[in-house]
Amino acid sequence: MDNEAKISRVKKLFLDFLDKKGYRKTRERLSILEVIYEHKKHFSMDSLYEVMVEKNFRVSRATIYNTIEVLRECGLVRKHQFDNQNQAFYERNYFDKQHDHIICDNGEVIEFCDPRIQPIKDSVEKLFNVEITSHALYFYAKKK
Amino acid sequence: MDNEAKISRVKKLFLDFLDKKGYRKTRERLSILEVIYEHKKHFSMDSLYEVMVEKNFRVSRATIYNTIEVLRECGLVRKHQFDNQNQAFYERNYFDKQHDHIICDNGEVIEFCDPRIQPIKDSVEKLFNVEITSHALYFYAKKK
DNA sequence: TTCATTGCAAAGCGTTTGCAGTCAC
DNA sequence: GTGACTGCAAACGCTTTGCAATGAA
Repeated sequence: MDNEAKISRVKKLFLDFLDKKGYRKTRERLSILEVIYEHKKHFSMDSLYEVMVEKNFRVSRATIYNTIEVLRECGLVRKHQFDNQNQAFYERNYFDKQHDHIICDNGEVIEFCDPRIQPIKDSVEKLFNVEITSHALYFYAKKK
Repeated sequence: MDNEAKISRVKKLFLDFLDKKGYRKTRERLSILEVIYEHKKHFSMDSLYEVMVEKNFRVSRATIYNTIEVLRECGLVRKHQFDNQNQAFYERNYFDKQHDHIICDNGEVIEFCDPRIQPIKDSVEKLFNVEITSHALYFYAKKK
């Protein structure tokens, strides 16, 4: 699937979600989705705002905050808060298989996948009688 | 080991650390450590400050923030930032074996241990040639 | 037309900082 | 005595909010 196809698939997904929830399909929401899926895999609110301005999409910060919450609700965006920085870190969450993060001392963030997390999740669900909706595994590390 | 003994052991550990680093051993630092190890396993900056006041330890917020950083450096306190709340969550980190957290939709935080995380950590260290200094695994969950 | 959504600017709130006074060493 | 540490209050920075204007349905 090429990038064009991916974007239109994500847009459809988002539009359907907005429909289902009775939320409105606004130009602002769609343009934010577009920027995230075309230009910003990883972002802070500020870096996203800057790209929006750069690409001549006029959207206020308030709307970005609002839309990101809708995108999280829809599962298209994930939020992370590392213990060594004060601003939230976001990333798109579709077409990228479930993965976790290594946070390096130099600020670099590396992604990795490990299937051995799934059985841990399953055990925890059974043991504590909960339904896990998402997880995050962070390794804080020094580069050698 | 009774609680008395634990506290004096932690104090010794902290004092040695301060010594080694050339930091000063102040009443404020010791009283914060004491409150954490006697009264507050889990806390936010605010809830810790409140207990300090309650117990008649007069310490400013600025000093609490400063001291918590020293305690983290020393490994006696861990910091967490969950993706669904804006204030940091702290916990003491000694005498409690390495554990992770389930963050429930009702705000409750459950601890669990799973030895299967260790081999994942080992693989990641080898695969990415990094030295992992700490990790955090969060399961966000609904209670059934 | 209606009311959810937007943009703006102000407010909120957890955290950090500057600085004079204090106290560990 | 020296300078690291503390307390206070002000500043900071990310995020949220109030409200009038806009535009999706």
